[in-house]
Amino acid sequence: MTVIAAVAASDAGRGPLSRPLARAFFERPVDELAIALLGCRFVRRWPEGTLSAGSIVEVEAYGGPEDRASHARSGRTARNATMFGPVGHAYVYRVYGLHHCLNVVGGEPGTVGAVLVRAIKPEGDPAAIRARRDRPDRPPMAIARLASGPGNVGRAFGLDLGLDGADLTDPVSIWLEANGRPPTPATVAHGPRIGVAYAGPAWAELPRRFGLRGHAALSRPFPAA
DNA sequence: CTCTAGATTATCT
DNA sequence: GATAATCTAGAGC
Repeated sequence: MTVIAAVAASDAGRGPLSRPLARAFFERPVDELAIALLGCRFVRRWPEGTLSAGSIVEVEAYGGPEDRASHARSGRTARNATMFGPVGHAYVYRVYGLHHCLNVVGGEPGTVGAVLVRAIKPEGDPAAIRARRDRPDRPPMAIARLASGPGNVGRAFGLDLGLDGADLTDPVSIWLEANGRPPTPATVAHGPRIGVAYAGPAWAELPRRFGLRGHAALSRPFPAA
């Protein structure tokens, strides 16, 4: 896909390792931002001060009011207000009454958009994540399954509505860092977004879901290319 | 392996 | 009052 190639062609906005991504990183078309976020590190500082982190392996791009699958489809409301704000912030919302999902607000100036983070591969010591995901009465989960799926990302990293609006360029509670080079086109898979049939075929079938091809932490496989 | 039901509540119609 | 960018356990093949 041409968008994937365009992102791979440059390191645009990627700074040195272990430093939060700069605001400018998020200021580009959401599809490009979605792809650029693959491989980036998500870091969580727990209230007690310890850190957990992982690399993003699956995302979905959502647009503004024109996108019938987007939370912005009916304009600005109390819930989606963060989507209409500055780029580089976290839009956290609750779905199905129980799961919290993480989005990265982004897009070109004057547009509305966000990238849903669907899966993260934990890096480093996963103990803090396991404490929230593993069950005492069951064997430990594979690391790749701990934050596989948008609801599991929220559970694994302890996300809630209190983090809605958090600045992802500020290393306080949750933030993003570069983590190596952007993925190459051959390593990026794409397909329709998940769970948006209500938007109708024209919007539901757009290839706005992206992931690292064949990665064990994907929430589900991508359609064969 | 696939399929289905049930959980649970803020938000919008 | 209905819906939702989901997950899990349990039943059936």
